[in-house]
Amino acid sequence: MATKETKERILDAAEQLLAEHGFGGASVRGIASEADVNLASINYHFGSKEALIQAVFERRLGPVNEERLRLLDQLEQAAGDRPLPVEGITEAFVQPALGLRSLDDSQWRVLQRLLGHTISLPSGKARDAFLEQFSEVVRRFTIALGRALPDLTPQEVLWRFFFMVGTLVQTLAMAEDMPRISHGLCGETDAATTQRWLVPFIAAGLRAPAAEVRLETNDA
Amino acid sequence: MATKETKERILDAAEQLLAEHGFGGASVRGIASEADVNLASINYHFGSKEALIQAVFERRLGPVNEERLRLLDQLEQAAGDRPLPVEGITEAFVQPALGLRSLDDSQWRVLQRLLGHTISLPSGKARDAFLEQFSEVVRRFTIALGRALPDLTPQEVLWRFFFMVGTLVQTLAMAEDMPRISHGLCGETDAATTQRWLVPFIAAGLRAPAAEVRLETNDA
DNA sequence: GTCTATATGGGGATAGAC
DNA sequence: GTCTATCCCCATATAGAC
Repeated sequence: MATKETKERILDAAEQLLAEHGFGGASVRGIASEADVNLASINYHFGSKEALIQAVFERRLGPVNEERLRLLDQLEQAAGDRPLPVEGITEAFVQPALGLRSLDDSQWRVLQRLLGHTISLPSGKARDAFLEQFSEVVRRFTIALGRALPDLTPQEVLWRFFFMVGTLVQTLAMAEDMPRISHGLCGETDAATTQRWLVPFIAAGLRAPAAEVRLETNDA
Repeated sequence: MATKETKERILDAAEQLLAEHGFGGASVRGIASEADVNLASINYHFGSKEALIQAVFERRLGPVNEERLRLLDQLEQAAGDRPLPVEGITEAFVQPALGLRSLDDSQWRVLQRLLGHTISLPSGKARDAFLEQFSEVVRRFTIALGRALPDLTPQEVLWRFFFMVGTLVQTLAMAEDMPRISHGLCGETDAATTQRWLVPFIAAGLRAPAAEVRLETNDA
């Protein structure tokens, strides 16, 4: 570990502190200390805090999004011209975020928390880059969902895709608080268990009947 | 507006800047400037930044949670001894967060964004207070859900409750980015529309069949 | 590429007059 | 209760020797 390249050590430390404290709470000083490198070398290698954050997110979320697309490709090849199964689409989206094959247990916990903090990324280049990187995933998955759910309007497909994103991201973000909020009933969970609970919920939500246009049916 | 009590003006300004920039991005100085009060008076009235944040969350989330419990009470009185309808439980949870009756349009947008930022609250008294305030809602809603979904284990009921929380919160947090990510297909939406899309998704997810315990059915 | 030292600014909080 | 002025710490970022 001490023999890693400096840049990689910085990225590891930044990732960990970012996951732990969020963007505002993680300081470049703390990252330098954790990585056991000099403060100045961070700016030498990355130029600014924001660029460092961006590099952290790209290093992990890039592979996550690539894996999502790869799994979707697999499904499409297996399905030929038929619509994809909704569970399959859901798993292809969820599973890469719960733990890439190449990461060990402690690493995927960090990745989980990091993903949970994407939402609090302040406006700026890092956020722009993150959204840009995500847009291809949005495009491909909404197309697949639209074919699998032909009764929905394109707009509702998009909303439901974002509901899937939301369920996943917030679950990751809340993971550490769940034992406490639930008074211990929900304890520590591994990626496989999380996926086993999560996928049926999302898939059923995606398959829900189209929303009706209600004209003031709610009285007192 | 200029005649409001100082404390209330501070809370309004803090709420707005917190919704906009999150906890780390909103400074006490900025809040004082926005509220047009002296910097020192904020510490005079609230004691610290963290206490101010806590007051902001309590002022809005207190009524949101009370309204949730009130709607749940209504449902239970109407249902007698029968389990509550899942859609009803969902609406009772979602609707207060999308806009209290007493708030106007601009205020509920602020409230939405504020709720979206709850997840990035750093550890501390404010977060503790927020979680504490939420725990009664967790308790009541999981009991109601457990009765409405008798096939699920208590643990899975709790997970699904948190999935509902996650879907809602993340939708609120993403609302401002959705037009952009969707290239305009998802535009600005009011509370009623958001609720109309959201409730069928969540309710269907809650009603999904219980997760099966899978023993390695996933090969390559 | 890596260090020390420092520039520069912003932050939260407070003392003490009014 | 409200102001001015200030303390003090922490942040990001950089200059310049090695």
